[in-house]
Amino acid sequence: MSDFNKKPLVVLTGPTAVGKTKASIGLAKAIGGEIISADSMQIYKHMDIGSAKIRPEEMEGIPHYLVDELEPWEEFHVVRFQQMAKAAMEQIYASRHIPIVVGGTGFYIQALLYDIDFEKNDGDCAYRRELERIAGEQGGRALHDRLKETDPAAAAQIHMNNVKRVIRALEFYHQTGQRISEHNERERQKESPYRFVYFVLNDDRARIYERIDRRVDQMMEAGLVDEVKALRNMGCTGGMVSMQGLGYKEILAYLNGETSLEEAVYTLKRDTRHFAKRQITWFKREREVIWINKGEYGHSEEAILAEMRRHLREKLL
RNA sequence: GGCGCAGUAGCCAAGUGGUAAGGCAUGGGUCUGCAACACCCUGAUUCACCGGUUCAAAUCCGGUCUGCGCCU
Repeated sequence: MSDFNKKPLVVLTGPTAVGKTKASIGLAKAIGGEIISADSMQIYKHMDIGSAKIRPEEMEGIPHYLVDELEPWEEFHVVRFQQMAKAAMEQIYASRHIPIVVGGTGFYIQALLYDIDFEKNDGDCAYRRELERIAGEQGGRALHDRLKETDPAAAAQIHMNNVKRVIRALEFYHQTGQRISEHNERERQKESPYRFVYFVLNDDRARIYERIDRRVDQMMEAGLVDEVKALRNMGCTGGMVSMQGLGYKEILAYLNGETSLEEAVYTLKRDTRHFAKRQITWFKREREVIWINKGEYGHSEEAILAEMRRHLREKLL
């Protein structure tokens, strides 16, 4: 990362409910940064409570991008994130500020940081639907066997029960004529086009879990049920990407009479804990990350900020 | 005090003579266009305890302890 021709980029992530939002403001103020949200749910309007979205008054004047930009019925996915985030970065660089990517969606961060190429993938849902039909009728094994023929390496990496990924691999081959395993291998070699510092804010597992439980309770008090009711009245249904978010999925199930409210809250807490665990697993595999374990700084915001600034001085400025 | 029922992993739980299902939680992991998604792996040398019967016991018998219910 000694290439000073590269543009600077700061990443601040960590499992859900560690305190990213709070820390991000301090960081942005300290280095003259502007924030790009890397969060698959905060992008949506009308989804404030369940997505734990930052409130305008908490922003303290720091510009935020990719928050409240889409309607809940719009599609959002990595590629779209990548496009929007890049556009936001252009703007931030133009004002001679430093972009700070803040959020818990590791995949999105990776896509942006390494500028992963996802290849074109437009239209032609017919083939995809065909694959889904086969999966439904004959099971995942049939698709997986098919993948073995066209891309054995991918078949070896993807479990046959993971129908979603098997379909994508087949679709990729169908559309591009290339094997996705080879494409991924190539993309994996990429070096980041940015001069970046990648912070992972973390805490003891037990502490994170406690915070999650407490936060869910607070969401309920803040009116999560009403928020979801409003969304439902706007025509939002379980099939939408936005309604698959934690807090929306469960409350929607309750509103549809599929579960009791008690069950919904229990499931929401549990699944959020699972999510935090998966996030941590993801960050463990990322290269060149700087772990900031809150416990090592006595959970002091000032100490944590000082530590982050130390790294930034060393690697960025 | 008497009678009855129960005691299997952190929790729920199957198993009633042939060598401990399953679910949840927990922990670990995969991930390159739905990623707050999807998916994978993960535990009992042991069934409250002690003794007995039997080739063989979580399962049968006796006792002890604990919990629950009923009775006096």
